[in-house]
Amino acid sequence: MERLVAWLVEHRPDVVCLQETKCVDEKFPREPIEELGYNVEVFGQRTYNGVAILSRAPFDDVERGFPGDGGEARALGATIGDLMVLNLYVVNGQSVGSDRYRDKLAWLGKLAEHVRDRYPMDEKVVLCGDFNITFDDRDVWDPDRWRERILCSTPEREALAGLMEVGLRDAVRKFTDEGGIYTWWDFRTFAIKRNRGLRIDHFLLSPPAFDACIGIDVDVATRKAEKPSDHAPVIAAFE
DNA sequence: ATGGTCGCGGAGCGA
Repeated sequence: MERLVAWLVEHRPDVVCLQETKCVDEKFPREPIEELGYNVEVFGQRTYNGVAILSRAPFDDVERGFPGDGGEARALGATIGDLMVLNLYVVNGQSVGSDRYRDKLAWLGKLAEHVRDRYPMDEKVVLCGDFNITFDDRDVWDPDRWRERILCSTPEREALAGLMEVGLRDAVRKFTDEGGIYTWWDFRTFAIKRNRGLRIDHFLLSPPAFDACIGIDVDVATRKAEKPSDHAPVIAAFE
C-alpha cells in the first residue's frame, strides 16, 4: 500500500486497474486510496486472483466476472465517463498441456464471446491487465528459449488473436513495431537485472479508443525499485 | 539444469 499510494501521488492517473489483489472485498484497504480522491471497485477472493479499479470519476455499470469464467475473480468491468473499461487477470496456465492451460484457453474463448456480446466496438473500449500471453516473438527476450512454452505457445497466441478479432487493437503497436518492450520479469532468475522480460500486460483498444490513445509506456523504474511486483505498471494516455 | 524468488498464510501452492 505504501508503494501504491506513492505511485498514485507521483503519477496522478485518472483510472488504475490492479490485478492479483489476493484479498476479499471486505479486507481491501480502500481508505488510503479513497483519501487520494479515488472511487474504488473491487472484485476479490482470498489468496488468489482479485482485480480492482480505481477511478477519479465515478463508475457506472460495474460487472464482476462474465458468463463461463469459472467463478474466479479475474474480470472487473465498468463504464467511466465515455470509456468502457474491462480489467482482466487472465489465467496463467501453469504449463502447456496442463489442466490449467486448457482452462486458460477456454476462459479466453468465453471472454471473446462476452466482449463480442457486450462491448460495442464503436464505443471507447479499453481491455487492460495481465493477459499472460505474448503476441509474438518481439515480446520475448529469448524467443528460442521460450518457444511453445507457457505465455508464448501458439494456441495461447491464437486465443489472444481470436479476442483481437472482435475488433480490438494492441495499443503499443500504434506507436512502434520494435520488439524488446517487456512488462514482466521473473523473480526467480533475477530477470530484471539482465532485462530478460516478456510483454504480457496489454491495452487492447476498440477503434475509437485506439484513435484517442496518445501514448503508452512501461514504468520499468517501478519494477526496479525496492520490493516490486514482478510486473511493471503499464501507463496509457488518452486525449 | 525443472532450479531460482516471491506473497500468502502459516505448509505448500501458484506465479
